[in-house]
Amino acid sequence: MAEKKAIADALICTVDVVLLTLHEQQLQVALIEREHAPFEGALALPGGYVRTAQDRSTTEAAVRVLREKAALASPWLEQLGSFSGPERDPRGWSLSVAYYALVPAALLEGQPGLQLRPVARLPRLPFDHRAIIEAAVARVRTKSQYSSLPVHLCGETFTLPQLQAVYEALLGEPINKVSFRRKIDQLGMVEPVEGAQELGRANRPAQLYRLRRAFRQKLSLLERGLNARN
Amino acid sequence: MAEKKAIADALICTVDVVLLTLHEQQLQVALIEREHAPFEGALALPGGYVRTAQDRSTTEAAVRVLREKAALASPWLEQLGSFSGPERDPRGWSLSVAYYALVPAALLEGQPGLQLRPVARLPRLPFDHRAIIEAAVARVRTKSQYSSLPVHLCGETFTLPQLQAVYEALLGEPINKVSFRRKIDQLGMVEPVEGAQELGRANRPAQLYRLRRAFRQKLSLLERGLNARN
DNA sequence: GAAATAGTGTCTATAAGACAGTATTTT
DNA sequence: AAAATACTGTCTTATAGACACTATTTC
Repeated sequence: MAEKKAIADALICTVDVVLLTLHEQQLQVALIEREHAPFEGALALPGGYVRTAQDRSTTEAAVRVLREKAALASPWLEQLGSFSGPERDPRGWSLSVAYYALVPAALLEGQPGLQLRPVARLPRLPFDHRAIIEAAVARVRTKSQYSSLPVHLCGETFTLPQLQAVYEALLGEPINKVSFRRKIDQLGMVEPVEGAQELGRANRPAQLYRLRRAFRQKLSLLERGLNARN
Repeated sequence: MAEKKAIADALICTVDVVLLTLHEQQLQVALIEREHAPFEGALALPGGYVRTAQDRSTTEAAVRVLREKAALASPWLEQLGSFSGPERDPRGWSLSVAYYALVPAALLEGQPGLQLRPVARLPRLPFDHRAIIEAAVARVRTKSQYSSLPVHLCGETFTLPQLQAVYEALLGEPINKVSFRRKIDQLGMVEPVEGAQELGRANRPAQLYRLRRAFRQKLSLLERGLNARN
């Protein structure tokens, strides 16, 4: 017993990253033109082979992909799940571990290789990239209902009205202002930047906030969720 | 450009299933003795190689593992995530796609190969199986707060007091009976079995319920969660 | 000071939880 | 009829949402 049979079937193993941002009040996904076959030249998710000599996990492979293809250092990054099968890649039976990343739109500007597309109107995509993006969007929307996840779409500092607009764009419906502020307060994820306000507009300036250190790497969760509606 | 380099690094690709059930009011995981090296004879999660000739996805591989190793046909099964790295398996860089399954305890009885262990007191386990189980348990507990997931730990029919006890065992705290029934009503996942009651005990018999057809394959979700406490 | 939006106080509506009552079985 | 637990009605408390008022800026 325990003979050494064929140790494992050959199988293509990749990572793909659904890089999401908020641009023009819409959730958008960053796509790049593929440099190699198959589907050379087509718009697709940034991705690549897992390199066992280099990557100490698929998460590290995803971090590497983001660094190499989108020049991003440490955005919010979480595993979404695996997508596998004999048909999804013309090269053969393949498995892709998909991740999603959230970044402020400003970090993607001036990167000619990256093309933003609204997730509500996706172009034709190779492999099962459409299904992967849709799964990522569903995950992000669900998590936005009861967590601090959306702050990772904001920049270093932001106002509460801006943060509320981000939540509203993700949830697709208006949120009651008073309730929203009570929830943000409960989440305890942000702190005011003392003396910093967003000036320059013809109205009362808004207080600037930033994400607390403790929430850079982890999420804050609500027991009851943000019950949208106004 | 697009030269055919080494198409992909060799890499061990497996699936592991965290098979959970409720036994003696405790969440327990089913482990089996490994038949082959490495860790031959040790208790571990049921798992196996992804067989590209046979399995049309990693989900199908997990279904096959459950059938072959636990004689289970179609329990609740969901992907948990992937676990990967050079160190987790002594054979080399490996990736395991982990799944979790929920079954009524009755389906596991009389299977000498399966050993139940409370997730609160796990034995020493090979690979990163402890971390995988802990991730599965965390996922199941979180989902139990706002979904119909726990019904899959009940048998074909069950009473509301039984279902409440399942939720309480998972959440680890008592739930208000009136609120619980209101929530179950909102979820709309169960229907009474006409004329069927659980008799035989020295008290008023409880109405038997069953999961509605529409919820066999999908979950019902609450907007506000089951806010435990009594 | 008019316009515009930020931020807050407070009332109302809805949902959760406590409690106690009635219901129905076995012994 | 006593014991036990199922089920339900209803009051109380907590949370969410509506609304309006004050605050602070630019023009």
